[in-house]
Amino acid sequence: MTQTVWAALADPHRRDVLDLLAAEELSVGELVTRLSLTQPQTSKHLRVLRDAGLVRVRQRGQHRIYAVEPESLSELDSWLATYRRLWSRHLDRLGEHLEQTPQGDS
Amino acid sequence: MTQTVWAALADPHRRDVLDLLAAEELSVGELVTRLSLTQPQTSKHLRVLRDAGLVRVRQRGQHRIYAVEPESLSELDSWLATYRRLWSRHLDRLGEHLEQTPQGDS
DNA sequence: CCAACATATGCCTTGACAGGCATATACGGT
DNA sequence: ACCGTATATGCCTGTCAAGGCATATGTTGG
Repeated sequence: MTQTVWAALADPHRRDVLDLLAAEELSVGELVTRLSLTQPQTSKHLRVLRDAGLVRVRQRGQHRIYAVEPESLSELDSWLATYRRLWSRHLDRLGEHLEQTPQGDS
Repeated sequence: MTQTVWAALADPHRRDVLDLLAAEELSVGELVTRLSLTQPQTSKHLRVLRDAGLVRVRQRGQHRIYAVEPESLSELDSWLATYRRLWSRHLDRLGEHLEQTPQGDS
């Protein structure tokens, strides 16, 4: 399950796809153009991303419009939380914690 | 490179290693015990994590103590920032006051 | 130096995955 | 229904990484 998300993100091309979709919804053809990937390549990457729940698709005319499914990344975010505490603690010691912390500091 | 970090994190065993090290520094032998991996397996995973800058090692007697290097994950965190904005915006549309409620039971 | 322990590495096999190419399927217009 | 466009999938191949096993390297103490 979660493994699917990690595996999907392991591929640079798929992260490129996500990054484009984060800005705007795009059809497969538009993705192909912007990424200079082949069309089958793109479709396959989209398949993986879809199976991982990272993108969703809808039909518009004869195009399939892909959009990012950002909540699927929240689990990655919560996994990171542990480490974020660690490195921000480290930054604290350097007195460089510029951003305000939502929760009170440790 | 960033790719190294993503590739390193793609493996479940390596994430397990990191999760253990996030709690406390451990020697290789202790990792082997807790993860029920073989020793060479563990050493190889540690090698990958080290090359990715995710852990650091120091010698203590005849043991090698591994510790997590949390700042290496900050780039992953900043990558996530884009998507975090997206999904929190989505949550906003569902009613942002829900997260202020202690128990948002269904 | 030798012994015993702890850890790293080399070799090999196997399985997973990406890319290329051909082709199948779906949709819209006529 | 036919055609062109858009997208998906199947097959094949090369590559790469993980696991198993044996062994090398490094460390401590005698």
